[in-house]
Amino acid sequence: MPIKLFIVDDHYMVIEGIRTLLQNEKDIIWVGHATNAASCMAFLQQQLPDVILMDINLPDKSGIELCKELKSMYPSVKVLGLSTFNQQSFIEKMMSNGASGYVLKNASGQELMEGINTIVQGKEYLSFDAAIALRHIDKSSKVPVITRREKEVLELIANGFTNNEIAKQLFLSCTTVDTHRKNLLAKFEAKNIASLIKHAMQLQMI
Amino acid sequence: MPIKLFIVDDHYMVIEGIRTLLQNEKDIIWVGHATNAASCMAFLQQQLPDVILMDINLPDKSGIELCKELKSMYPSVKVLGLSTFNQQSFIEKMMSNGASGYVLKNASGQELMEGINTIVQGKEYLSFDAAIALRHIDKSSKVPVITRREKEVLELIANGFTNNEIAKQLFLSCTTVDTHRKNLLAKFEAKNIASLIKHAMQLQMI
DNA sequence: TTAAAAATCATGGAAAAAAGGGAGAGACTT
DNA sequence: AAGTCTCTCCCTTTTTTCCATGATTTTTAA
Repeated sequence: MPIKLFIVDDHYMVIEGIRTLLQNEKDIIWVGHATNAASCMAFLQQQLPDVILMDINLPDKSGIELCKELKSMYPSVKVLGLSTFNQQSFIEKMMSNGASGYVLKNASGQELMEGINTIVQGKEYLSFDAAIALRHIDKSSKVPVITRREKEVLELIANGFTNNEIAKQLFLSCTTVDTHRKNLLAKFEAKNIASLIKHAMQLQMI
Repeated sequence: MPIKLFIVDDHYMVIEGIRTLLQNEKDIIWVGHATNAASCMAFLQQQLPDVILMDINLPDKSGIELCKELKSMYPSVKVLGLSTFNQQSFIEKMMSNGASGYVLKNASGQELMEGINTIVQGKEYLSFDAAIALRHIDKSSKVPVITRREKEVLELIANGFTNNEIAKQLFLSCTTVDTHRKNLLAKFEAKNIASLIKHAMQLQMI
């Protein structure tokens, strides 16, 4: 049985590239594409593909969030994450949000097919480079897991607000903000705010 | 006369996508592609295209550097920069290193052709979105000019060192380091170190 | 449902940064 | 020779961060 494939990527060139790479595959039926999360969700109300190739960078919402939403509504759909090499830090998140696999954007058509075929069978797939990236993360730059509130505070700190200002904005006590701040420093293993912000920026968390 | 086109991009999918987008253009001759700077330079020793589409992210060297090198050796070749939307800060650098234009990766085939045709005529081309990005930069985030010493101090601050520690490392008085710090804050128009680091990271000055 | 995690608030004190001022020596340019 | 820029140094006061410790409530996940 042929595999119904849908693609979400904000770059038209990538969509065209994938379409070309897979055009000679008889097992693939191209059911459509979207360049943002909203039109992806809209499409799914009409028709359910077997596999969705999903970029992490979307204009309206991150692929990670979209993946989570989508899987909670349509658990049968398999998601294959797509991204560039320097976004290793997201591979983990994508996988834990329900993606079945991950392929980097410099993949060949063959690799792509391998990924699609693997996840259709219910297995997981990580492209070679993605697997290396993952291993790399575990060793050198483990990505801290921060909570929603902490992320909120982190963003405000990065924008130059003091604890006091943040407390007012979020209707919190100043000491609460300070606690979040402390937890952020601990989670990032940062000595102070300067290194915290640098680290967080490098991990694209701001 | 047809336009000889060469592409440098580390993502095979993008190369295929562009090839597909332009396959029906009779004025375009596809002379080849490369996925890194080195093989691009190697190719140019054999044959000179009219236009090179160049991604900013290459595995061995940034597109900005490659552009500079390439233009100094082959000034007649026109370079059209390619990147994703969130890399606006590089558009300026690319252009000042000899690129004739800039197109974002979510461009359509039509836009791409417009860009290619424009720069072949010796003019400059900025895609609509790229132009907006540039204008955005000029207004909100002008790039501060900092001195060598300030850069040194900035880097140490970002790595989490306090004034005291920096002073010891650079054999300076603590107050001197504090002055540099103050000047950095002023030049970046930052309220505090957090926003300074964020801003500097965004401008890739760290 | 129960245990774990997250979010909330507090006290108090030491360390550091921010904001304000001023000032001199040397290098470079015009 | 005058002016600008860079780098250097100093002072004070206020604000903010950083650290340690502890505790309650709400959410979330097993």
